[in-house]
Amino acid sequence: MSTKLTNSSGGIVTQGSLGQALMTADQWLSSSLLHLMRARGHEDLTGAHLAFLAFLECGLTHASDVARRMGISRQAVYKVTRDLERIGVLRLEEDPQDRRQKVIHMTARGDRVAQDACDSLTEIEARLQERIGSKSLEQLRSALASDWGAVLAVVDDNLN
Amino acid sequence: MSTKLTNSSGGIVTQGSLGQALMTADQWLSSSLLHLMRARGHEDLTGAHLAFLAFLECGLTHASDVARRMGISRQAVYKVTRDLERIGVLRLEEDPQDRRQKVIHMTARGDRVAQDACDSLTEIEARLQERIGSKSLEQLRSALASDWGAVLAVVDDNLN
DNA sequence: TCAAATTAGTAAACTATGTTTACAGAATGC
DNA sequence: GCATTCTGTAAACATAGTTTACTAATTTGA
Repeated sequence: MSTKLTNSSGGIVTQGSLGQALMTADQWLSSSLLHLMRARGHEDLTGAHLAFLAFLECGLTHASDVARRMGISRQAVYKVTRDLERIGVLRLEEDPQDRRQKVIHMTARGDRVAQDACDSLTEIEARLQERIGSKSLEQLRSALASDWGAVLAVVDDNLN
Repeated sequence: MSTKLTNSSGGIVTQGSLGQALMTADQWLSSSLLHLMRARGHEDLTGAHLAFLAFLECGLTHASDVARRMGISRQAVYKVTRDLERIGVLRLEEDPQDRRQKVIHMTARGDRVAQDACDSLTEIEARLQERIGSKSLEQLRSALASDWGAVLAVVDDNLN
């Protein structure tokens, strides 16, 4: 594999390694989480399931809220919701406050999934720290603590 | 939309906002780039095309190298390569050194695409800096400068 | 040196994950 | 009250990737 980094035509990476690195980092974290969850017996969970659950654990209880936070359609979120209901991770109940909506509740298995995901992420971050160092990890964490929701909203307004 | 962040069952986000934030940041950057490129007239380019081109601009000239760097199958990369050849962004030539391989060359349009992508990323990073501040942007850049390729390799060895 | 193993490209079937379009019922804003 | 906007739902479609399978070229090693 070539490791040459110079570039004859002044290309994307010259200033763009940010996007490339974000993509690689995201992919690394997602696939590591999936592998560790499968090793813990959750072989029926997919990447989309885990991404959804991460946003659920923000305290969101309605599918449409999750969809907005994730920046994808509520139809896509609802496919995942139905999946997770079918394999017994969550349960949908009528919302007495708003009869259009359904409230998402975790089942007993759902709580185990959340705990295992939490443990897996701890393991992943430890491994990441070994590789990139605690300083880089802390910088990454603090830089990413920004309000990306607001950034996304601006994109939607100005670029779409 | 709820903004509650506490979590009754000690869920994923407690330590896991890293993954969630990485996902959101990556998504934000990718979709912004796609929108800006389309605004510049490249309406036939997809997200997969741009991701591929970003890795190409590292100096890689062979599809299989790109596949390894991206962490996806060479079949997936080859679909993108054929696409980009068809719409006149690049050109494949026989490699005299190794007759199994083909060397990827940029066309005139390919060079324009690379330049427009470069300009778009400059614009995106400026907008990002307005939102998260120059300090966070620099932290992000330096933390992500780590050797993710090596991190990925470790994952493949230990988790697969 | 020559057979075995590996690697590049190719192709097709399949899978995962999302969008778009469309609709009905419930809630909201004048 | 009535138009608008939201909810969930469903189906058709798009996109991006994997898996399996094959041929040809190169590399490895006994």
